[in-house]
Amino acid sequence: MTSGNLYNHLERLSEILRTDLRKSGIEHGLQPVQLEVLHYLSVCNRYSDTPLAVTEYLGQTKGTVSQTIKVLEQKRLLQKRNDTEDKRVSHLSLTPRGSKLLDQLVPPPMLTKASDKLPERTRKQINQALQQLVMALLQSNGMKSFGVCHTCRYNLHSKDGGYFCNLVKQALTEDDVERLCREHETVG
Amino acid sequence: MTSGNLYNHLERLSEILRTDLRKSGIEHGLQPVQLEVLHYLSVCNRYSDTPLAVTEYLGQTKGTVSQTIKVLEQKRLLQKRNDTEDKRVSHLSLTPRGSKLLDQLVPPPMLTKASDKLPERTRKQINQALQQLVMALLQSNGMKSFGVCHTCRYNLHSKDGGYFCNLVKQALTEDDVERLCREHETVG
DNA sequence: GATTTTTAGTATCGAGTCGATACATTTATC
DNA sequence: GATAAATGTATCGACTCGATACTAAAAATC
Repeated sequence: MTSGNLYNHLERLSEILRTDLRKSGIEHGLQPVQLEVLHYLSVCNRYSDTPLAVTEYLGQTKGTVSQTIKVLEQKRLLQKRNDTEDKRVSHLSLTPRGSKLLDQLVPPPMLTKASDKLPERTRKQINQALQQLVMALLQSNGMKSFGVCHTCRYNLHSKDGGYFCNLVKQALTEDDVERLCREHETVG
Repeated sequence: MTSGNLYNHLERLSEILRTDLRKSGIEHGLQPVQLEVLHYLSVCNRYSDTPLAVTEYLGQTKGTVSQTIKVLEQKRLLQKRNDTEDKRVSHLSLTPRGSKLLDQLVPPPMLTKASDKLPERTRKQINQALQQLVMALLQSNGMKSFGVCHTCRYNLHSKDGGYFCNLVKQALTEDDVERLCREHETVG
């Protein structure tokens, strides 16, 4: 019953946002999925900007994602570069054009408009509730959490205030630790 | 910034659920959108079970919805009946087959599983937060609220404890007032 | 009461999504 | 060195979805 109610709200939210995204995206020749890929690339870190990471994030097959990326590359919205160490993997990044376009469409004006009308306190509550729900969903289904370093068990604070990832064994910048990582594992 | 964060969570939630719905639906030959239509029909009232209402609910075009409905009818998951008064409109209802299938897939087991692991209090908070967000989204964008009679300004309580809709000028049953209505207008 | 407009819904088309399958190449394992 | 696993691409077919054009019934206008 409770999860049924939850689902009612979620489905409705989902559909409203997706429809809106489609409408605004279509004016620029972009599909919802393509915007999601661009958006992900704008918030992930340098270890998580590969086609495989996108695949895991979106939960689609690698073939499907490969196509999407190909289209976005042809549109000059993202660019692909080969990894210097592993010749199988490639890294994706937004072009200035892609970045600019994304800024116009995401977050959807519709959502911003609604969010702005809510009291600050309510907004925080909603935000927190959503975060909890995402975490619960990912955890109880054994999916990757794609969190930021702050909440990751691999993250070590060094004495000088810097950050160090104990998985990739490399120092991280202030910018790094605020981005989503495909290797993220919740502490505890 | 806040609405950006909000969007991050929502998009992730959306994509996870949609992918899951696709995966489980595909085993029964159903697309996400088709499940959404079936689900809507299971929660709407008798004034809101028309193709047009579905169109408004999903935010798609009537042509698109018409196709979806046609497929579902061919699969014997829903049935169409003509309105007795207005020959243009038709009413949709789930067949036993459709009802049974829907029960298996919605709400998604994935969500139920996650929801079950949360404390009751948290669950209620999340549920409430989502509801607020949906309302805010619909209100600030002038969309139909699709709420239940309890929160509708057309709903009148009669002295004997029954319900009466002042828009369609008809008495409503206990079952009626718990279903979504396309004519719903928030009180106040 | 006849004409026009609006409303509910259908038919068809083309661009695009997405999973499935098959494949190529590089790296890891034994 | 042979085999297995990992990363990514190519191609196919079923399906989505908006756009456009259409039918028929109801409502509005005159």
